Amino acid sequence: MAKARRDKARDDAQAQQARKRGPHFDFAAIEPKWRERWETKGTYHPDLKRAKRPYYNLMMFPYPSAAGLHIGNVYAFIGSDVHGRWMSARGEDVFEPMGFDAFGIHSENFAIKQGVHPAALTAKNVAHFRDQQLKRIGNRFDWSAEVDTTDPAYYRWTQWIFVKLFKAGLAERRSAAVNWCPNDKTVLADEQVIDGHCERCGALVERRQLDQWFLKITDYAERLLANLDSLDWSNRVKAAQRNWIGRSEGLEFSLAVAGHDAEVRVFTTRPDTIYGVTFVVLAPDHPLVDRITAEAQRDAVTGVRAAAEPVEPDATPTAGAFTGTYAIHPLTGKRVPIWVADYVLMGYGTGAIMAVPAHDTRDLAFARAHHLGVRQVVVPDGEAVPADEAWTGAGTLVSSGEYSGLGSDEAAERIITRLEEAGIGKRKVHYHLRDWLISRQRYWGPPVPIIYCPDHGAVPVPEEDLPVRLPDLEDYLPTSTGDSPLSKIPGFVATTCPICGKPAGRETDVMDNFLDSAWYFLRYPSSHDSEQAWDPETTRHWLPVKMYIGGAEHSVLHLMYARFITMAMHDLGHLDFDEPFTHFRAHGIITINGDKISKSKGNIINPDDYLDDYGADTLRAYLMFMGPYEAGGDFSDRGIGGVVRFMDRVWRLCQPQRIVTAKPDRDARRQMHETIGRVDTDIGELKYNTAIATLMGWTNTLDARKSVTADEVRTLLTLLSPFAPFVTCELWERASFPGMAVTAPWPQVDSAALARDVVTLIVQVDGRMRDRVEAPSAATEAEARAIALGSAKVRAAVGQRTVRDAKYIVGRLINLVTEE
RNA sequence: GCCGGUGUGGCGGAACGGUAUACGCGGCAGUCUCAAAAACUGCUCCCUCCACAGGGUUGUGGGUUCGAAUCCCACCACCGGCACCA
Repeated sequence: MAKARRDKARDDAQAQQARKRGPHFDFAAIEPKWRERWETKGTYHPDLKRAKRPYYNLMMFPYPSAAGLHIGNVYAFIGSDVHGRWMSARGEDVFEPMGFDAFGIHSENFAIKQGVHPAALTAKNVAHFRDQQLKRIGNRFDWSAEVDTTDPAYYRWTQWIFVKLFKAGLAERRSAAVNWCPNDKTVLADEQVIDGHCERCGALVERRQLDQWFLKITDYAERLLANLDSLDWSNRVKAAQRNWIGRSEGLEFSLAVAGHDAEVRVFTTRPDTIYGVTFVVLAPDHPLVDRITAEAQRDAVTGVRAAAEPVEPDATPTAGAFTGTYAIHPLTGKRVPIWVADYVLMGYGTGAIMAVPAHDTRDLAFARAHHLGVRQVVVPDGEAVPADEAWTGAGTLVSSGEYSGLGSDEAAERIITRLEEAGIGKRKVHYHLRDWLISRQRYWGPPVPIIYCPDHGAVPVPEEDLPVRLPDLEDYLPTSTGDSPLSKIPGFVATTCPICGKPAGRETDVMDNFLDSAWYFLRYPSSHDSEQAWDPETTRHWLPVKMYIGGAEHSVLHLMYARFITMAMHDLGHLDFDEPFTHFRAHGIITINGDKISKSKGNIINPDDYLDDYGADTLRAYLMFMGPYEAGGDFSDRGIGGVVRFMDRVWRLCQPQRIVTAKPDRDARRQMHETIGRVDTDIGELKYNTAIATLMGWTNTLDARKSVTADEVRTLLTLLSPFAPFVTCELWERASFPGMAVTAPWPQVDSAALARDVVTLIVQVDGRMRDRVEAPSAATEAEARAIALGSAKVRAAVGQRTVRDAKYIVGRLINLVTEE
């Protein structure tokens, strides 16, 4: 028994060791050596003024949490860095900066929990991120450009942007409902409210009416939407932005209210169904409700209003009451009842709708619940009329007066025109996008730079007086009144009006963290101590950003805000482009055994452990090998072992004593050039997994030989250097190649030779098989070349048809050859 | 409901309309070793078969094509975004 237990213990220890086995070479010595050398040489510091081929490679800067960088951040950054290194090898002057998004409610909440001042906590976290983690992962960061959003030299310009927007009428103060957590006694950002409950304590969030600052992003709704077409961004992100902006085109028109000197204005996207209107619905808080509700109906209507608070999105729309009043249909002149119901929202459109139960599922449900009329006016073309459901598609109009018999589109056009001519309606576009609420009644953010003067109202702080510094408070806890903690500091609040000099009070709210990150990419390339937010010349040189890589979770917030700020700054003459990122790619998500990584699941992966055990190169290569970069992948300790073996194999293969100067034979040459071609294409498409797989395959072949040529080693190390910068540099040096692997030019495919080889192959096969294949035409050399290269250019030159013929022949020949 | 995406071995995943399952993990066998670890070599989609060989297989059902994981149509499942949005 004791022996069995001992054996078991030994096996476990061995299994443990096996799992943790890193590469055989001494990565712990190699990494600091090259890190230092790159730093000394300024390898990753492009000349921002004079670079000839500026390539701005941006990744989303992290929020420096106390937990440290997690594996998801590392995955994002490394993938972006591989792209940057590849572009650099291709001759671009790559600028790859990094910084810290350190303001915000997350930092503040954590500081409160720990009882540490946010400033102290942030400083500590930033240092840890930068020095202990980010510098280890092997990215080509240019640390001289680092930004920290909590630095007054940075947020001075965040405030400056606000002032510019204010002066342009794009920032305004108005009363709005905010999320209030009664338990934490604090205002919450929208994104901290999960299904109506506080993200932190789970309490039901209340709505409070407070005066708030808004940025008028809705002024840009149309442009934010239209510009998407010209942006080379991940499709899913563009789709998410389109959804978020939510454009709908339709008709807005008025109906007279019978017996009252009033009109109901409604919005519809289906003017073609106007003859199907059987009632009109007002939102419970619609201003007309009080005026037109008949005395006898007052209690019922008030009841709807009271019950309207918690709206369940999936519930059938049934809560509602008749006002006792009728509207006049503008085309038929008939009376239709006006109802109040909570399925119509005041916040969208006009807060009132024309209800067409035959052609809208919600209207139909409501009509059934209250026994209201249903009138079908559109029949589907060719299909049977669905018995019990609303037909919400287009079709042919019936029972629609002079419009009967027309198609939906044409009828809609004519009806809109008629109501426009009658002066009671007009074509209208509505958006779901809302204005951006930036006020936060919190401490850890840049103060809103506004002074309230009894005579002059809200006055922006003069630009030369910026920044309005965030005072160093002892008591920075949120108050229970909904006022910012800054409001408790008389020395901060008390000031004078910039216009008249009379005593005045400062705004005490701070600005949303998303404003900090909406312009950081403009700051990186510019001198950080200059008297301007960004230097116009450098900005022209480097922006817009050539490639931006980050998480899809920022599809609608950060990416929309950054676009908005860029557009506004462009329109105000501060930038000469209006889109910040010409290319954006969303990376995938890392999972552990298929689960999302989360604190509650307890499956947090600390990258430090893997950097310690396996080294940066192996971790980088493994992360990139897990799956297509844009799809993400599943992290496992087992899987990393394969990459360890690969790195060891490369190490052994590239030892100087194994390198010979001989010329490689034709097959070896072809394989090398196929490898170059595939790795190049795959990296360009962010298919890092297949790029690495190709390198593994080639390495296996090379390793089966006694010796390798210098050309092959040089090529292998260069192709691998974006994934494994440290070890490739070390091997490069040991092989006595001039320069460094990470600065070596990217190998070129000898496409002519490659094509020649394939042509030879086809001719050989064709010669053997000619009598056995009924080929429609013979493959020419050019066609075969097209197949070999897969190049769009060559294809276009040769033409699709002949390429197809050529591929057919090749396919058949290959089949026959293998059948032999 | 609308929009975007994904479905391929035991697992992660490969396949510009042309040998499906590259590369890696895991598994099995072997070499080396007193033994193990490490490393290396071979095998490993499923079914029938001692073997030879044959048949089947890319979520489901159709279609286009000499040829379909790939293109088209319909559906199913899962993931993400939007949503009583008129």
